[in-house]
Amino acid sequence: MNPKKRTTIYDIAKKLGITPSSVSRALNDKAVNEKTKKRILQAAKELNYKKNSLASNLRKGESTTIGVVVPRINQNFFSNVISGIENVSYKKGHNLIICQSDESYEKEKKCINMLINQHVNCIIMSLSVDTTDYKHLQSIMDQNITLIQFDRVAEEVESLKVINDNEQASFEAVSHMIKQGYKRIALLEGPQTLEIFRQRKAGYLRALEKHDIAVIDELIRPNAWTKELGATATRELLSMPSPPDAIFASTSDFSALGVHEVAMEMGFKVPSQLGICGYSNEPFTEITSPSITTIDQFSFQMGTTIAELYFQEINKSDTAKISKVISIKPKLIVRASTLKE
Amino acid sequence: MNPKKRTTIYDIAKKLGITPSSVSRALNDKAVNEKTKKRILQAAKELNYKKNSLASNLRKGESTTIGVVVPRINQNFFSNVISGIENVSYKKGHNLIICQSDESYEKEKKCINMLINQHVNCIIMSLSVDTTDYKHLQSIMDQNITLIQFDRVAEEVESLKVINDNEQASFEAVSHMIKQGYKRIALLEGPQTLEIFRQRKAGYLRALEKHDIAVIDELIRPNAWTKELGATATRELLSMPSPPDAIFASTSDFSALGVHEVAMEMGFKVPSQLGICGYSNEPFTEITSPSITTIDQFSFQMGTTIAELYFQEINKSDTAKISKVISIKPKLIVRASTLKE
DNA sequence: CTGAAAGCGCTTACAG
DNA sequence: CTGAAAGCGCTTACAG
Repeated sequence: MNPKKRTTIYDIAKKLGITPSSVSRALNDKAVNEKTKKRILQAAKELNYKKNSLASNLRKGESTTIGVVVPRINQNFFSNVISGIENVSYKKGHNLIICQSDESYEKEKKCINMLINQHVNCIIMSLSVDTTDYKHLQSIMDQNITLIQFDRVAEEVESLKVINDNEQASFEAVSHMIKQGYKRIALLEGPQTLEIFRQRKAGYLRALEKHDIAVIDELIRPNAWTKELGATATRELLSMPSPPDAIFASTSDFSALGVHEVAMEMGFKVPSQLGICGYSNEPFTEITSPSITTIDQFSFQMGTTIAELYFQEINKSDTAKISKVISIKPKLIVRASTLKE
Repeated sequence: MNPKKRTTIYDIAKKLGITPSSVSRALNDKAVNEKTKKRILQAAKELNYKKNSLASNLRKGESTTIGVVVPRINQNFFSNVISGIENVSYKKGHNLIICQSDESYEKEKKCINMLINQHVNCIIMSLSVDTTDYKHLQSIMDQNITLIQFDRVAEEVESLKVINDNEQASFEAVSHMIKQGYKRIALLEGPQTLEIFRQRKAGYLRALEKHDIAVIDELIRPNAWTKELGATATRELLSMPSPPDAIFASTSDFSALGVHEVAMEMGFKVPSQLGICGYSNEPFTEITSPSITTIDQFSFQMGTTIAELYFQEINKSDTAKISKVISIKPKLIVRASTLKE
């Protein structure tokens, strides 16, 4: 036996003096004589046969592969979503090809091309911050590949979507801070190219309006979405003649961590002098002192929801495939950093 | 044009009145008349042609896919390694199929089978805690697939390996604690089925021996490798008549976090009454108060090293493919939790 | 239930 | 440089 060659159904057929057709049928549980079926399975085991999915998928014109494109694999939110997707797709015998865009539009396009070439059945993705043009998303659907956008979605692209209700979550977070007695609440906002950050800002504005609090432009800081940028913005805010008495780091808990550190450094007491609220419920928010109020996005469940949505849609006829949006309600996790009273 | 069918090289050939062979050559940058090449590329673009990698790989008998199996995707160490692998393999035009074993031997076996069926060129893996039999690793190599083990490796399986020097890192961590004046250092150990945990224990023992400190069996606690198990073990240890004055959570920072919490709860002052050292340099260790001493494993670099190793080996002839081990020296990160002096 | 044959979409020796 | 043909490993209508 040539060690370089894998066993094929031909090898099994030859060994047993039957045709490859029968071997294929036996291996795929189609109607075959019970006795020969047993012999085939036995021989397959002996010859250490492994199916070649490339050939099988090519012939069948389908595949059991799902592509995933996220900005960063090693970010808690995304790796949790991926873990959730894997959990479901594994049970259905589907594989996951995973790419990261590194927040780059160019890389995102290339990843998608790779996935299309690999003939994936579905592409699950969350946009890079750099992406403002959505032709590449359209091209996915042009190839008859199911597109599921999640979290950072392009609203105008009609596809399946699984999102959080960011506006409502922000509204609740800011309302909570107002009820705690905070009066000058600053907002650290994310790049407004992304819908999610626009929504979070909208929730902030709605909460202020509802409680008759005037919007102060200087308290709204753009692009403060990393720990470093959050820290810089906080340093500026806390140096103002009348600094804010609370900061809502709407972009991420990393940004909130930057706020936390600068507050300590500048001697602002949290929560009495400064309230802090983050976003995402990263594990570390529970550990800081004081612990940080944040918003849980149910990332793992988001992953399982996405995968389940896909497996539901896959069985439908084309006409039934409509644009569908599942919105998951995030949960405000109140911790010490905003408990002023 | 049938919207269900993708464009193939036949479609392009027919449109231009040439043969598929030429189209294939043009697309793959083989020798073709410059003028027709241009026409082909133009037509490919117009028809929105996407290569079918399944067919191409099947024909060529190779693939550009790498399989990865880790215990958990959503664990900082592993997602960093994966991110590192992706970073390199993307540049080489290789795809990553990622599976998680969920610390289960059975799932690990199934994942590997899936990957073999998918005809991956290489399998990169870190063992589940449940795995004590290594036949499935052998079967990878039987199919002529390159196997690279990392971190949690089966020593006896001869394959490429990328590991940390766990013994040395533990030795240094414990030596550091001894020099800080800690005299009764407890060890929280991980499941001894895994080589890495045996090595970490060995490093602990060597440090004690070198400094003429007697080993006290009651201070060595098995299977304390999650936050909860770490907490339970700590509660027991700190309730002893003569409790330890330091705890080395050799399994993970999560375990160290359990130690930290119980110490606070039971009123032990860290680091003066109790020193704490973890393992892995999870982001949160910097944030706790006091911050936790730990060991950085250079996870992202581990990923890039693994991928680079693969791309080096892939070009070698079979005879040159030898079992090769790359050991990365982890780094002790000293923080407040062990600075007794 | 089983065999013979065609074909999925591509690539590559072989001629010319 | 280009065409005709075979084949990668599988599956599936079509006969029987």
